Amino acid sequence: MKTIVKVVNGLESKEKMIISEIKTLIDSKNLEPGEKLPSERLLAEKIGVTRGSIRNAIQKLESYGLLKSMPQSGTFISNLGRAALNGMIDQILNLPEPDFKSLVETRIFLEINSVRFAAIRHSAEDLERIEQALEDYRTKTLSGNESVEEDLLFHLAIAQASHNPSLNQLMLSITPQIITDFEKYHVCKSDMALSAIKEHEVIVEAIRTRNPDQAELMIKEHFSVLYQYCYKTKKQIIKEGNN
Amino acid sequence: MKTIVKVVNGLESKEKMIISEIKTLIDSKNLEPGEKLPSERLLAEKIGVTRGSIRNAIQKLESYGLLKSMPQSGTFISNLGRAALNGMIDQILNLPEPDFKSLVETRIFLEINSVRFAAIRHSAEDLERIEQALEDYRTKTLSGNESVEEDLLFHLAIAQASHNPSLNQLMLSITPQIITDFEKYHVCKSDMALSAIKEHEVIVEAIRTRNPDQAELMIKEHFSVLYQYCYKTKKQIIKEGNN
DNA sequence: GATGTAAATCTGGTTAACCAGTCTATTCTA
DNA sequence: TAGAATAGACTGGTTAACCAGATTTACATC
Repeated sequence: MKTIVKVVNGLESKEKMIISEIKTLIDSKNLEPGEKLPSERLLAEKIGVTRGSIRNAIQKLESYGLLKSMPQSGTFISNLGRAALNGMIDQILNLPEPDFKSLVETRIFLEINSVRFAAIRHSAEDLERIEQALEDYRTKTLSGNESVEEDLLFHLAIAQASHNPSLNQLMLSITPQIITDFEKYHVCKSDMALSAIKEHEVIVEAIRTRNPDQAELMIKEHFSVLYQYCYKTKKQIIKEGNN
Repeated sequence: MKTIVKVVNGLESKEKMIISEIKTLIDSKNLEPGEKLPSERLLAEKIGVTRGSIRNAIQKLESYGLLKSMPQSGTFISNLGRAALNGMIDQILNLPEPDFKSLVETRIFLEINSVRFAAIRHSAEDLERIEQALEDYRTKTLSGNESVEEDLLFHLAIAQASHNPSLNQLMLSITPQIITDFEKYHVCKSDMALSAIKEHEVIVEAIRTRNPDQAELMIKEHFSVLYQYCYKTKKQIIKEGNN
């Protein structure tokens, strides 16, 4: 027999259920910030699932900073109070699956900030890496090959030059997913590759001259197709939001 | 005997080593996108660690969309080519630990976009939630209590109203960590709570009247203290970046 | 030789026993 | 009675055996 498990925003339904149970348990026991959660074994028994499932759920909540497991001691509730905890868990459980459009939209403003910070803060070494990435992209494109990878690496080099590790990490998590979806959605036409070289060049120039405003403008230009792609659907979302 | 394991940006040194080994293995075997990785058991033996460690490393790479494990079948390399794969793994391994300032800086532009989208797209239900969050914050503050939690929930309500699940998720991951660090760094003075109510009110007003520009202005105003906090250090980073 | 089939092997995922510290309750001592 | 010592239960983490399904292999059949 084959059991199909639905996976939404990285949470399968079982995990959701467990997280929800943990939440009600924290509520019913009036556990305060810093207090200890019941042991994994106890939770497993009480909720009626295996200990492994409990561990997964705890790990998920830990990744949001809501819990903290201490080896050989216990799992503790973070400093956030119960109100924040409840609110956050509710939002996590109800978070819709990130769709392609929201990813693209998010990527755009991440890129904008990325390139701005890069223009302001890049080191000589950063610039060298960016120019190398541009060169790789150029040669690959001019030789008529696919250059999606080199494009990705170019943008990631800029993110690295932003000297904002947090932003850099967000770019690293979001961009690859978009890239792999690109072909599927046919957003990018192949004849755009040549003009994209020029666009990349002016972006690098803006970074080199430490002109964040110009850099922002050029990256917006570079993403104009994606931008329109978002905007087209934005109206629709507005309409939906109005009812 | 107690072995201390250094943890940097969520990757302990052992995990880093394993990821690095996997990378060189993919390189040396000339594995193409879509091809299958050697089995976990084989990797474990070859690298000389336990299978559990291998699983952790794979899971990490999976979270970045570089690998994809299929039950009872194998772990596959994503559609990204080897160049992108190598570049991304390098960046992941060298990613500096996100410091408080970079988190704050990132939060600010996440909030800016969040409030802009909320102003454009919020539903009646969203607005209701935001106003409720504001009310909770007001009563808690006016009664002289700590209201950090209610502040957090207010901002998360706005993120939810942005109707961008991707952005919403980033906000959920980044904000709590900042909140818990707040007291440590003494960024927020307690006498600001009262004026913060007013600031929250004008933000809500801008959202209600669907004025994204005004909303952005008001949220910037709201974060001006944090903004200065960032700016003060930005100069320093620029200087560092110039050498 | 091509093809369908069954058995053996190999896969990632799961489970339960085990481990090394931590915490607690009891006992022993001054 | 107060405090230190200790034994035992309890903690999250780790390991190795196990599972069910996928995949490959070998073989019988035509």
